Amino acid sequence: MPKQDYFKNLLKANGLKVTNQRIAILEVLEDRPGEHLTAEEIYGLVKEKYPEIGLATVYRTIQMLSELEVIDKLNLDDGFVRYEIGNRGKEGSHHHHHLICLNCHSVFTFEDDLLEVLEERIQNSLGFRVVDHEVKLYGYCKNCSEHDYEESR
Amino acid sequence: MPKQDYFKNLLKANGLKVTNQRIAILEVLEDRPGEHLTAEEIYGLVKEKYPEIGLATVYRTIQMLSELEVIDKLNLDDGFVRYEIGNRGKEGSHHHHHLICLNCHSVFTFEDDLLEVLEERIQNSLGFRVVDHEVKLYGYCKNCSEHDYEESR
DNA sequence: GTATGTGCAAAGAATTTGCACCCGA
DNA sequence: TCGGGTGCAAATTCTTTGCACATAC
Repeated sequence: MPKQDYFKNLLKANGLKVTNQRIAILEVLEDRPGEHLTAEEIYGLVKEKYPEIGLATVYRTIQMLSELEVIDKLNLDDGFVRYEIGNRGKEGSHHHHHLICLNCHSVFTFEDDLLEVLEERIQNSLGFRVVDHEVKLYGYCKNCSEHDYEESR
Repeated sequence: MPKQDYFKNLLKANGLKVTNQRIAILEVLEDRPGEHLTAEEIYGLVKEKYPEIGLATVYRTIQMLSELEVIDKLNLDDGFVRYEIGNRGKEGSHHHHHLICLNCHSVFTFEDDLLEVLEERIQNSLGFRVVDHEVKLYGYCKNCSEHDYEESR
């Protein structure tokens, strides 16, 4: 398990301790790449393997994971902050964009480096140096566009 | 005041009443284009002209304004939902993008239609029809890039 | 052994809601 | 008149925090 070793080293490098709770939370997130989990959802899933865990530990750990850039924060404007495992260190660490269906509320991801052109323009015209971005595109997914989108209103 | 008439007609067209509170809230937002106000900030500003207003009315009104697409919702991940007056009905109703400085936390806006190319690609490759988007670019503004960015950490 | 981490419960903070009264159409 | 709108306070909901105990190193 290379990712876990990476994580353990990352913890040690930052003077943090490797605990069962932290490993359990990481495992839950690792098992669900591409999913966008809320703290409560992560809590529920971790409880299956580690029933004694507290919700506060989950909050504290995901905050730490986010600061260490192991996971990405995501806000779908439904009142929950969501998290997904990142792919730092792997091949092209392209940030993906999120496509959110306004009808069925499913979330798709889309990789594209068009943003780099935009970021260069901004650098040149405004002197603003972009280091990260979040792109959310709202619309109707293929399925909902084809069938009417009247169902889940 | 053309925008206010538009708003009054919009209310009537939706079977909603024109109240002093609603007008006062709209005026506050109209007076501050380009600003990103929280509910609490709007509340404070409206109170100057209309001291009896309640916070709940502000929440109810901005929610309504958002649904009527008179204002845009914006989340800068600081724990507050923010709102700004939109420019529907006016010339090119280009959505602008937000540039967020990670050092001084100022927010700049940037207009660009590069996203339309991206949206077309998505339409063609995934069949996902995009109707709206939100783009946030994080980085360091010109001023903070030039001087070190150590101040407001 | 000691500083860091954890679980619990309580506190906080943003937003929503119930309800009696008010007011625009 | 009368149904929608408002103000207030209470309720909800997500998240953070204080503290005593537990545990990694």
